[in-house]
Amino acid sequence: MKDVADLASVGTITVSRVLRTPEKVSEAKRNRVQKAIEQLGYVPDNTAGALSSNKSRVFGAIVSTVNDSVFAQTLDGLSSTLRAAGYELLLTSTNYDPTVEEDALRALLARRPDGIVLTSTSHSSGVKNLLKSVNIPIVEIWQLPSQPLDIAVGFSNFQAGYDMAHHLIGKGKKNIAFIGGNEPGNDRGRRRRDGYIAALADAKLPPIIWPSEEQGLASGIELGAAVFEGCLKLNPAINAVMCVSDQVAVGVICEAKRRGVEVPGGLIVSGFGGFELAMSSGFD
Amino acid sequence: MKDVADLASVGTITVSRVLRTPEKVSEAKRNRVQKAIEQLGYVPDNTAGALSSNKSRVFGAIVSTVNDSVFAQTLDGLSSTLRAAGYELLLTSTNYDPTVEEDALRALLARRPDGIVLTSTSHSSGVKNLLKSVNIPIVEIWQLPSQPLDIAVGFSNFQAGYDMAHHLIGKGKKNIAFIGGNEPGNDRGRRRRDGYIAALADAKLPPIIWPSEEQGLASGIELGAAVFEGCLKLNPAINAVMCVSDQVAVGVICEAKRRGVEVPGGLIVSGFGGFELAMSSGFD
DNA sequence: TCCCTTTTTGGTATCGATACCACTCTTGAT
DNA sequence: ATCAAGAGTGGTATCGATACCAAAAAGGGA
Repeated sequence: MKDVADLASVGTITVSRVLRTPEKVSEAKRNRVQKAIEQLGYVPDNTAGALSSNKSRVFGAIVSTVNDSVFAQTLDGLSSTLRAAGYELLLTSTNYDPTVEEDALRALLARRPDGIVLTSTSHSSGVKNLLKSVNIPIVEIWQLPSQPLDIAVGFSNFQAGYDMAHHLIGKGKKNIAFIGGNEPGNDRGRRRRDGYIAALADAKLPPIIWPSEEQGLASGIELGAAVFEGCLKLNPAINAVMCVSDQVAVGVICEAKRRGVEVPGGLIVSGFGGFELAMSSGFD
Repeated sequence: MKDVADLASVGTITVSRVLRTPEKVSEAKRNRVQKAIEQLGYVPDNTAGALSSNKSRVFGAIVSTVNDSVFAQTLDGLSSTLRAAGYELLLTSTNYDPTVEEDALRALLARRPDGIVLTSTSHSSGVKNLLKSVNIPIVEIWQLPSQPLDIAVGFSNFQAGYDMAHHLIGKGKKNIAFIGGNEPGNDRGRRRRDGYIAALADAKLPPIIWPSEEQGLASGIELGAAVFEGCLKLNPAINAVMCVSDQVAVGVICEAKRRGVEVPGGLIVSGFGGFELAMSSGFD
């Protein structure tokens, strides 16, 4: 920065102003400085700026997984929007392991972010204390927490599950099964299932839930196929299936087709997530 | 840090050493310092550390999109591995817009990362110059570039396309179509298609490629269905389809099933990406 | 016991930017 | 012509850690 200032015959502070608040510098000096910057290939050092200004221009994000269509789309959007505003995104993935969250948060806070985005809403007390002790915006997204820490953007998974079940009941379906929602660390799926249970209770219908302890299955799709089979054992007259996610729904649809069941003629299948596959024709 | 040092009756430098190189501090002082850290809830400031040590302990990543299963898995893994080693991941998504890359890189370099991960391999000259001027590891992943900038981890997409086509030819298939690979900014798909073309040329077979200018289609799945239809017009005897991605492959399989074509009995379909859906039973 | 090597510890300068304050130079009103 | 208000500019201290060097303490052999 000193080199640039010398070359442009200005003070270092003026160079700083050209980069941060160009409108406060006279046009003549601004042009001189900008030419010097290009000529020297100067790239400012934001770590130093962060230290002196106490503003890092960095946002931290802790997500359970990047490998989930809804989160991925959110991250793509976050990254673009933040960069346009001069911010960067510091990403941490917990891989659905809640014990990692506190460590990850501590590491994140050491970077002094100007804000934090979280996708999980059940936090350990250590995490809550850390978040309370820092004085920056905390944004919880996707799952609307009952007691937001600060800012919350999202929707109620419980309500989503309730509304979907209610909708199916309104369509005259009486044997509605729910598949998934037991994944450890993923409370959003559980909430959707709770909504489903509540809606069926309100309509005085029995829920159909096969104890899905098939934790060995790698993918949601396989889980869908396996658990759907279990549900049929509980009640062969099932005519609607709500799935915790679109992946699981695909598994159910495949299994149904294999058994010669028409979808959605003989069986209505719903998923969750707006996954590309689910929105495509062929899986109505 | 000064507070911690005072409380533990040591110098600030000793506190720093407890955090970075604990083995170089006597056990007594180490314990005193650690107790003081907990008592005060001290969270170190890595931005300051980065400034003085010239090591940011941050890695930058520029990806074309997060919303792609292979990239997402890579990011999940990167994030976990880096955090375990005391590093953080600074993520930038270009959304497949190559013009964004230089700006994104400049912003990234302003954070003085200790290394950079790139998923694209065709870079503008501005990008190349920037990368050359910094003295940190550059890692190009997924697509093996012909002229690596520094470190490259991945495989040849051309070879992958070639090998897959070669494999199908060996199985006696003579009418092999290729779908996709025209997406702007995604040169990996194009390379796979080039490999396919080369393999067919070596076997003296004509390639079947429908001009896939259906850019209006939102998703790969829809593209697969639409373009597959076009390919059938070119050659109704198609008995194998190579798809640029698993998403596209799903579209083709759906369209084939709708037309009553058995998969893989009457038609072999291949995808790319190891996408969960593709690996699940039901789409062999 | 003394001297030498090795380990442990602390003081001070420094990294590169911005905050804060003080100063100069316009500009326009009186 | 004089003064006040405001824009533009620069000097210096500072942010919070680590590098570097020097000094103190701890062992180890003669």
